[in-house]
Amino acid sequence: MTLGVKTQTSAPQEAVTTEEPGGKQAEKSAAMRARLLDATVDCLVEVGYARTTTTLVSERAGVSRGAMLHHFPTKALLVTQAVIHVADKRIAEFRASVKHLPAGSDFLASVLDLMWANFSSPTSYAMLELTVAARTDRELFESLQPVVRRYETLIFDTAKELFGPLAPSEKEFFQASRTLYFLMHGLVVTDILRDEPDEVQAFLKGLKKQVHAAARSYVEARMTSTSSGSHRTRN
Amino acid sequence: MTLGVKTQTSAPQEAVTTEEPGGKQAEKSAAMRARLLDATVDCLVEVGYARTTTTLVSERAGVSRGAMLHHFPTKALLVTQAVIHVADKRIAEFRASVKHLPAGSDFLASVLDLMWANFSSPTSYAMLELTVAARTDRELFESLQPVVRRYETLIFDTAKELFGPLAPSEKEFFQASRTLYFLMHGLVVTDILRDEPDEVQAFLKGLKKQVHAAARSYVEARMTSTSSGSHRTRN
DNA sequence: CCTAAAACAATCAGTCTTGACTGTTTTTAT
DNA sequence: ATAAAAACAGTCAAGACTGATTGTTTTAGG
Repeated sequence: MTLGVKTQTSAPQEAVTTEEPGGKQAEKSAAMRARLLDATVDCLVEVGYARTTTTLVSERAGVSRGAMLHHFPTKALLVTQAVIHVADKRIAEFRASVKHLPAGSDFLASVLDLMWANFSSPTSYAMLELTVAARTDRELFESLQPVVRRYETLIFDTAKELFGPLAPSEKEFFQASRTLYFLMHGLVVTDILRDEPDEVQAFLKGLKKQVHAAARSYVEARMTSTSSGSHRTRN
Repeated sequence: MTLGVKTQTSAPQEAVTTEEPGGKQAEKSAAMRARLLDATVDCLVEVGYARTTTTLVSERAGVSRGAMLHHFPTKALLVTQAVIHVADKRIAEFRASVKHLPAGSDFLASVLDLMWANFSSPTSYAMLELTVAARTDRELFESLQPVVRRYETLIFDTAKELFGPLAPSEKEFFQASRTLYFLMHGLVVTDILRDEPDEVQAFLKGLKKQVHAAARSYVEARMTSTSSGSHRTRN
C-alpha cells in the first residue's frame, strides 16, 4: 500500500540512458525496498529488535532471502535504512496531522491529543526499539543518532512554526516544547507496562488543564501588552 | 554410578531435618544468587537484554554454567528474579538518597537533581531494557508488570510522604508527581542518543525554575489561607 | 567416620541466525 | 534477437545460544 514513496535514497545514477520511459525495474526495485523496510518496521513493532531477523523480514515481505540480500547485503544496512524509513514516516504523520488542527478553544487540547496519537503509534515503538538497541550497539548508534537529530529538529521547527508566536519568549517556548517532548517519550515507555489505558487519558486530561492555564496566563499577558489578537498560524 | 536419576520434581519433603536456619550453605547460596543477579543486571546495562545470555552472565559472575543452572534453571527465571533485584535496588537507592535532602531554599532543585541521578543510574537502564523487551515478550511482561507496579507505588508513596503536604490538593500533587515521573522517563530514553550531556542539565535548570515558580505560587496561596508554616515531613 | 544431599563444574546435542554461495528469471541495451 | 546486468530464489556452513546430561566437590547429619 501507499506505493510511490520515493525515498531520497534512490541514487540518481541514470545519466543519459533511459531518459523518458522511466525504468520499470527501478520502480520495482524501489517498491521492493519499500516493502522490505515496511516489513522491517512491522517486525520491530511486533517482535522487537532482538528477534527481528533477516529471515523473518524476508518472510514478512513475501520476498526470498536471496532477493533481500541483494538489496540489503547485511542486517546493519537493512536496519539503518529502516531507521530513516521510520523517521520519515513519523515526520510525515506529524506534518499530515497538524494540518487538520481545529482552531477552536480546544486548540491546545487537540495538540496534546495529536501528540499522543503520534507518540503512541507503532512507528514510535519501532523507534524506541531501535533507540534502546542503539544504546549498546555502536554501529546502530552511529547511524541512528544523526537521523533522530534531524527528526527532532524537524519536530521542533514545526512546533515553533505553529506555536512559537503564542509563546511569551523564545526561551520559554523552547523549554515548554522540550517538556512536552520528553513527557511524551516518558508516556510511551511507561505505557508499555500499563494494563489500563485510561490512566494515560486521565493524565492527559490533567495535563491539558495545566497547559491551558499556563497558556491563558501568557495570552492574557500578551493581550495587555499587544493589541494584536490574531493568533492564526497557517502553514 | 549412582544411577538414581534425580527426579527434578524434588518435593519439599525435608520436614524436620534442618530446623535451624544458621546453615553456612544457605549464606553461600544467597551470596551466589546475589552475585548472579548483579551480574545479570550488569550485562543488561552493558550489552542490552538481547545479548544478555546465560553464558555471559555466568562468566561475568565467575560461576560455572552448571552452578547457575542449579539456582536458575531457565533464563526466564533468572531474568524474573533480576527484575525484582533491580527494582529493589532502585527503591533502595531512592529511599537512601531522599534522606540527605537539604531543607534549604534549593529544596525542590535538589529533588530534581536527585531524581535525575536516580533515573540516569545504570539500574534505570537495566529496567528500561527489561521494559522494552517485555513489550514483545509475554512471559517477561507478566513477571515484570507487577514488580514495576509495586515499584511505582513505592515511589509515589515516598513522594507523597515528602511533598504531599506542600501540594495544594491531592489531585494536583498526583498530577505533578506523575508529570515529573514521566518526564524523567522521557529524559532517560532521549538521553540515549544524546552526545552532549549539557542539554539535560540545561533542561533541568529550566525545569527547576518552572517547578519553583509553581511551588511558590502555591506556597503563597497557602500562606494566606493557613497560618501553619510547619511543613516538616519526618519519616 | 560415613552417607546423603546439595552445590558446583564441564560438556554436549539441538536449534537458530547470519552471510556467502550457486542457480534462475527478468530487464535493458546493442 | 542476443548478450550483459540486475533482480530474484534457494541452499549451506560456521557460529552462538539454550537447556539437558553427567561428573566432582562441599556440607549437613547420623
